[in-house]
Amino acid sequence: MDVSPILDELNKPQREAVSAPPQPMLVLAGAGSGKTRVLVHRIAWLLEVEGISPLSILSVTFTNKAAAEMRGRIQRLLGMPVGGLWCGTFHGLAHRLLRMHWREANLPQTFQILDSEDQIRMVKRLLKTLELDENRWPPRQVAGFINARKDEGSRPQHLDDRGDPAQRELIRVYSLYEETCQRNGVVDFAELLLRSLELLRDNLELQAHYRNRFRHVLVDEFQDTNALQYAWLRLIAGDQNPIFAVGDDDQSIYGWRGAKIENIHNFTRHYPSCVTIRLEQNYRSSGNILKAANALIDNNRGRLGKKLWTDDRDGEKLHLYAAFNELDEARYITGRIKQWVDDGNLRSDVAILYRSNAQSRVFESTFNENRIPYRVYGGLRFFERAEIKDALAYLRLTSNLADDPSFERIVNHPPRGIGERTVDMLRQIARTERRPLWEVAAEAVDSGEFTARAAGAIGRFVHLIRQMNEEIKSLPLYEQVEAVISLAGLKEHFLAKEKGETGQARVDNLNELVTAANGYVHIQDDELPDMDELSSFLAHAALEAGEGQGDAGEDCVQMMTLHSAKGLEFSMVFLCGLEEGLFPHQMSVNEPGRLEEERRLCYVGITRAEQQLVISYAEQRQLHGQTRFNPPSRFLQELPEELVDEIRPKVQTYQTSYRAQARPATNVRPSHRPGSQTESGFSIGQQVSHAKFGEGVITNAEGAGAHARVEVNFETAGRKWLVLVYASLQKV
DNA sequence: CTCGGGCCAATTTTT
DNA sequence: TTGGCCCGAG
Repeated sequence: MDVSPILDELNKPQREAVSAPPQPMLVLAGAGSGKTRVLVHRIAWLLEVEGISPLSILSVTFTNKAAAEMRGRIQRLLGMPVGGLWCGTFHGLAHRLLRMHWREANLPQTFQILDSEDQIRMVKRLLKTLELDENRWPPRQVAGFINARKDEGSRPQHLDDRGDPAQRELIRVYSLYEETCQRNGVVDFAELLLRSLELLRDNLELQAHYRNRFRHVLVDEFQDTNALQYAWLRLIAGDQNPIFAVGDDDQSIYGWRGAKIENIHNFTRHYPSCVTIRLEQNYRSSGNILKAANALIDNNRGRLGKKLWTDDRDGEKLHLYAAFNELDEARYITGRIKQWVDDGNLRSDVAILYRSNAQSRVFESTFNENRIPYRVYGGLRFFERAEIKDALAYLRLTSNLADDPSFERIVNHPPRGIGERTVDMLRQIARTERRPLWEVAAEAVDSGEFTARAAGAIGRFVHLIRQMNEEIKSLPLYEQVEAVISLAGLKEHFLAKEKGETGQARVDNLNELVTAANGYVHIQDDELPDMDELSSFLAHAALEAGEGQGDAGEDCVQMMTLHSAKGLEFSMVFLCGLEEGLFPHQMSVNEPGRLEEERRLCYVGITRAEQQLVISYAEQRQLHGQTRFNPPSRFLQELPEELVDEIRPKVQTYQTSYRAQARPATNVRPSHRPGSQTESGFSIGQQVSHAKFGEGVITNAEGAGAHARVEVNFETAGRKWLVLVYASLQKV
C-alpha cells in the first residue's frame, strides 16, 4: 500500500497522530498547527490503509462549517466522495439518529426542531399558564435553566429543589415545558442530544448496533464539549472503540455556555491507554506573534502545556497604540488600513477583533466616513429572520399539525382578526383537553363557543392551512415554499406594514428563501428512506441557520468578536479595546477561572494574526453613555516588552506607558503633582507658543497619556485648556 | 392591531 | 448611548 499521499507533507507529530494504531488518542493541536489536516488525514488513513469501512467512522464537529470543510477535504484527499461516513455536528448527528429511530425515541415521525427563539416563546407562554411573573422569571433565564439541566443530562424528575422555592418553580416550568414539547412533537437543540443519548443508553439493542458499527470516533474542538456531548461520545464509543480527540485547552473559550475544559484535562485519566500528541509547530504566524502568544498564555495555571514555534522568521513586532478615546482608536486603525491597502494588500486580509459587539459601532461609522468597505460578522442569520421564520412556520404546520409553536406564530400573522382573546380561548381548550391547538381550532368553527366573528376568522385560517396542505402536496420543494408564501400573503403584508427599505428587504429575503429551496439538494439517504424533501429542508433550516449577510463579493475589512474569530486567520489583525473592564471583561475579573478564559480569548485573538498584529486601547471610552477611564488591560503587561513597539500619539506625557500602571485593576487616575514635569518636557511655568493663540505660559495640567491637557495663559488670547495631542505646542 | 413614549439593562454564541 | 420591551392610547 502506498501511503505517501496520506503521510507526505505531514510533520513528525502529525504523522504520528495520523498513523497511530487504534487506541484512544488526544491530539493537542495548537493554533495554526494543522488540526483539521490531521483529522482529515487520519480518516483517510483509516479508510485507505487500515481498510476501515466508511460506515464504521463517526466524525463529530461543533459547527456546520467545520463539518462541511472536513467532508470536502476528505473527498479532495481521496479524490472521491465518501458515502456512508457519518461526519457532522453533534446536533446534526443526534438529529439523524432520532429521525432513524423516532419510534424507539418516542417521537412522532414528523417531529420538528425548536430553535432558541422558538424555545423562549414557548417558555414565555408556559410562564403565563403557570401565572409566573415574567419580571421575576425572565424567560431567557428560565430557558437557560432548562438547557443547562439538559446539558448535564438531568430531567425534571432527577432534580431536587432542596427546599429552595425558586428552584422548585424552575423545575415545575421545566416539567411542563417537557410535557408540552412532547405533545407538540417538537424538540429543542439540547433535547436532540439528550434524547439520542437516552435512546442509546436505554435501548441495548441499538446501543450494541451502533457500538458495533462505529469502530472509530473522532472529535474536533474537544475542549468545547459540554458534559452531555462528552457523555454522548463515550456512550457511542463504549469501552472498545477508541476516541480520537483533537483540541486545544488553551483555546477553550466557551466555558460560559457549559463547555467543560475538564473534559480535555481529564481525558487521559478516563482512558489510561490514551496516547497524547502535541502539535506545536505553527504554520500561520511569524515568530514574534507566537512568542507573544506563548508568553501570555503562560500566565494560566493547570494547562496541559504547549509551546508554539515556527520555522518562519520573527517578522514584525507587535504594535501597540494608546488611543485617546475610542474615536481616536478607530481613526488610527482607519489610517493603518488605508496604508495597508495603498501598499497593495486586500482589505479582506484585515480583521478587527473586539471583545463585545457594541465596540463595532465606532468602527462602522468611521469606516463609513472614510468609505472603507467592511463586513460585520454576527447578528441575525438568514433562517433566523422573522419573515423567513414566518414562512417556515406555515410549512412546519402543514407538515406537523400538532406543532403548536408554529401555530402560535402564524395564527394571526398576517393579521386576520384572531386576537389574543380568541387565541387564549383556543389555548385553554387545548390545554384542558391535552390536544394540539390546530385540532381545537378546526373544531372551534362549529362548536358555537366562539362569537360569529371569531369563528369566521378561525374558519378562514383553518381553511387556509388545509388549502396549503392540499395545494402543495404534489409540488416540488421550491414551489411549495412559493405557494405557501403567496397563499399566506406574507409579501403583501410586509410591504404594507413596513414601507420603504425594510419591507422590501423582507420581500427580497422571502424570494431568497424560494431560491434557497430551489437550490436545496435533498440527498436521498439510504438510512432515512422516509424523510421527504420538505421535512429535510425544514430540519436543515433549523440546524443550519445560514450565513449572516450575503457576501457582496466586495473586498471588505472583516469585523467580529474574538469568539467568532476562533478558527480564522488574517494577515493583519487589529485587537482593540485592551482595557481593564472591557477586556478582560468586568464580569470575569473576579473569578480566577473566568479570568483565565479571558486570557485564552486574548490568546485566540493574538494567534489569528499571520504577519502583523496591532493592539490598541483607549484611555477614555464612552460606555453606556458614560465616559469611562479604564487602565490598560493587564494582558498588555504580560507581553514581553521586546516584542512590542509602542506607538504613542505625538506627545509623551508623564504616564510613561501602559507598563507604568502597577495595579491595573484600580480605576484611579494619577493626579497631577504641581511642578512635576511631563514626559513631553512640558511643565507648569513653561513658556510655550501656539500656532493660533501665540505665546503664553502653562499654568495648570491634568490628565495623562493622549488625554493630557494643559492650561495656558496666553498673552493675547487669555486662559485656555488645550489637549496636548492636538495643540502641538512649542517650547519657547 | 399598531404606534409611540417611557423605562431598564447593558459579554461572549452554536446548534 | 442604544436597543428591547411593555403598556396605554387611538
